[in-house]
Amino acid sequence: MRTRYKGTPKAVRALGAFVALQRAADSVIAATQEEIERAKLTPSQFGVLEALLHLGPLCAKDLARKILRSKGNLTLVIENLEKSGLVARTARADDRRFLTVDLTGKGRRLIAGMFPRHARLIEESFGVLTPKEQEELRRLCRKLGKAQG
Amino acid sequence: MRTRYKGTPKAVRALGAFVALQRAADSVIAATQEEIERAKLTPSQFGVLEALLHLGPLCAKDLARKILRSKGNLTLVIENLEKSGLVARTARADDRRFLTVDLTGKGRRLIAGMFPRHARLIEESFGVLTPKEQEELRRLCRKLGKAQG
DNA sequence: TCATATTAGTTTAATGTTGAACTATATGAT
DNA sequence: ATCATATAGTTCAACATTAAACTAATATGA
Repeated sequence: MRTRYKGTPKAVRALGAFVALQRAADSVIAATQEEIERAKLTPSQFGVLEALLHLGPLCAKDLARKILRSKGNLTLVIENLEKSGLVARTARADDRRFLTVDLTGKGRRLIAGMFPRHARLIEESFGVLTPKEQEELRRLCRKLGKAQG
Repeated sequence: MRTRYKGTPKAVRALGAFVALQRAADSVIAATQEEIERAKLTPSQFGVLEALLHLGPLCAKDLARKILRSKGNLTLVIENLEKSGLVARTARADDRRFLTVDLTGKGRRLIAGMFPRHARLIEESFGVLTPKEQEELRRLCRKLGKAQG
């Protein structure tokens, strides 16, 4: 079953690339799903922990931008992570509108323990591409992603 | 703000490509969002209508696979489209487990009317890439997507 | 033929997600 | 100082999504 679009060659080319792009992204995400479920985390929760591990403490708004979710959603995600004792929120002294979110010891241990396996799963997924192809894919995707919002 | 991962060069390469891939897919989807909202459709509903337009009548299971949602979700999506008078369900004569879903006249007019603009938005998004780059991106994504489930 | 397994679709409960209205804090111009 | 504006985060209601249990129809094969 193959999707076929009518239209100009330009449109066919763009749409074909778009469908492939979506499916590729989904298939890699699917490859990491099981691991995240096993840790009793939602994808959003995992995304927050991962961002904090690699970037250090962040405010809710930055986290929302990082994991591509709404601000309102982040309130809940952070709340649930806090209930699980994986992150802590502290008001920022210089501007009390901001809440700085950071990993607790428990949270850091969890995500740091998961990450190597997570990285390996993604590495395996991308293993069908040569290093050069991976770099080219990244370049093309960055060009595409940067052009919009 | 740039995400930086520690790890082997192989892991860094794969993770970098993965992040770029996700963001590229999201940014193109975002470019089409407004148009879909204006038509009072959810992304899933739009996906179903689009699939029916290009592929003809399909059963719920095939639609689920096409738009990457669960079977249970498709029950609701199709139900809502039926309520709006955009699709119709009919049991298949030879195997009554299957429900064939097809566009109504109204549904066909709606999606056929939307699609040119939709295609143009995607075409514009991909316009930052040359035709050759678009084809290369598609090739790489297909290779990546096909390798998994 | 009958039991078993398989498959398509539905139902249900739990949860995630969003946009919009809202609160609290900070900034800037006059 | 003060008023308007902007920004971070929260709340809320509506809705989407999923996994799992379920029903109905079909296929299989002893």
